Amino acid sequence: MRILSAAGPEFAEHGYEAATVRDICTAAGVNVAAVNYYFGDKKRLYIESVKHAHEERLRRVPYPEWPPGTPPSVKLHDFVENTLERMLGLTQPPWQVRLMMREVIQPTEACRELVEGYIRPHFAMLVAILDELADGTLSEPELRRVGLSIIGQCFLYRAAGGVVSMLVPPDEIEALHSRQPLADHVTRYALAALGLGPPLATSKPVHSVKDSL
Amino acid sequence: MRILSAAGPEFAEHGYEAATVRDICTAAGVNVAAVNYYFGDKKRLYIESVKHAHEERLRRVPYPEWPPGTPPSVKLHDFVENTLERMLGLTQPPWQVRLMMREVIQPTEACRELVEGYIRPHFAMLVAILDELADGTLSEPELRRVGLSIIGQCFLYRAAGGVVSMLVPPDEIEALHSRQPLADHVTRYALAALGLGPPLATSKPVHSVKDSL
DNA sequence: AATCGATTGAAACGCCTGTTTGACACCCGT
DNA sequence: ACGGGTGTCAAACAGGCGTTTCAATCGATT
Repeated sequence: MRILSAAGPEFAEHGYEAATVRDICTAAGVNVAAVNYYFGDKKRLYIESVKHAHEERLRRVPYPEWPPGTPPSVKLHDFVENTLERMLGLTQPPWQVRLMMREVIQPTEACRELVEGYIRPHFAMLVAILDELADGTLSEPELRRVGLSIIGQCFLYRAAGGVVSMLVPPDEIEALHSRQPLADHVTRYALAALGLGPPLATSKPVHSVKDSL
Repeated sequence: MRILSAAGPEFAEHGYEAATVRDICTAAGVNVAAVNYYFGDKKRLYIESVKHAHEERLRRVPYPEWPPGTPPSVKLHDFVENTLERMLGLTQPPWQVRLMMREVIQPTEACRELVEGYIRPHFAMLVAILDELADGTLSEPELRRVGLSIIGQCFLYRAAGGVVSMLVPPDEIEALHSRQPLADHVTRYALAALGLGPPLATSKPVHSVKDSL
């Protein structure tokens, strides 16, 4: 369906309310009546666009798979790299991610389906890796908190990449927008926090902060 | 100016393009012509609204201050708590933050002023605390990366709070949306990663991940 | 070849948008 | 007392919006 392919980028760029069906139809090379003929109204077209984007994104960047026996630390690094790949986009910031980001930041009706079909499995995979890493020493809520900490770091660069670029010196920008260095940092940070890697700083430890938090 | 107070929430809720000057003027109890009389056009009103929001937010939640000699780990915890307070809003999710979030996620002309006047000083404070914590053992780029990791975690809960709520069991939601437990977790995570606090997991360490990253 | 449902097309429908207009009330200094 | 800014107002402007209409066109089936 040509309309869906044209609607995605348009909604991603301008948002639901500001995107116009006329622009979408012009981009798709069809008449304005087509969207109402095939989708009923604009809202239904939008929901289908979100689903379409998420399906296409999943097809394009599949989840990583590992042979049995792969160390969980390697899995974590691969997972983070895969997540950043999916979010940052190896080549260009793809409109599918932009569209889904809009849903995440300002949830609409399409959001629940997005969470269940796309985000929850992704997050479950991360929690499983962390559980393997911690070797059962962390509770489920703790695993989730650590998982959210990792996702949050990936999320920042995707959602607020423009501001990040303004905050750091120009020669650092590229490293903060490329997959590899970011994945290295996030993984190293997580492993160090879990006590499974060398700490980032090598000062003398202060093992009590505000009555041990 | 009553128009500015009414324009803020309206822009925050619907975004620049979807917010209407008629709704703003109705909310402000003034005539539609007032906006053009005082601000020229809609775009100028928007820019002034963003500046107004940022100024008011800074006045409402000032930066934390510490007496000399305060341990940097305490400073970090206070800073994170202050940031979450400012982002999550102690009472209600304030429209000022929503408006600024929109700017961060989809930068417009108002964004640069926002970064220089509001975000950069905030971030510089964090980097200073981290430098004190690491006792000079981390380079500037490393400090910035760690700082962004911390901000990213706070950012996730503010920008994607709705999705987070869908991801975790209902009885965990409250803890992930309240200032204290979040600040505790983010601080503990950071201190552990820096080697300045107890690691979150207590498994045997694996001090090499993919040729030491 | 004729027929009929599916699809497309240009035009029009109200409605809403940002902006402008011109008349009306107000207050204040000479 | 009285012009002259100053602020407010309803009304109207042209243009864009989502949606509808209905005739024209296509393509497969009989």
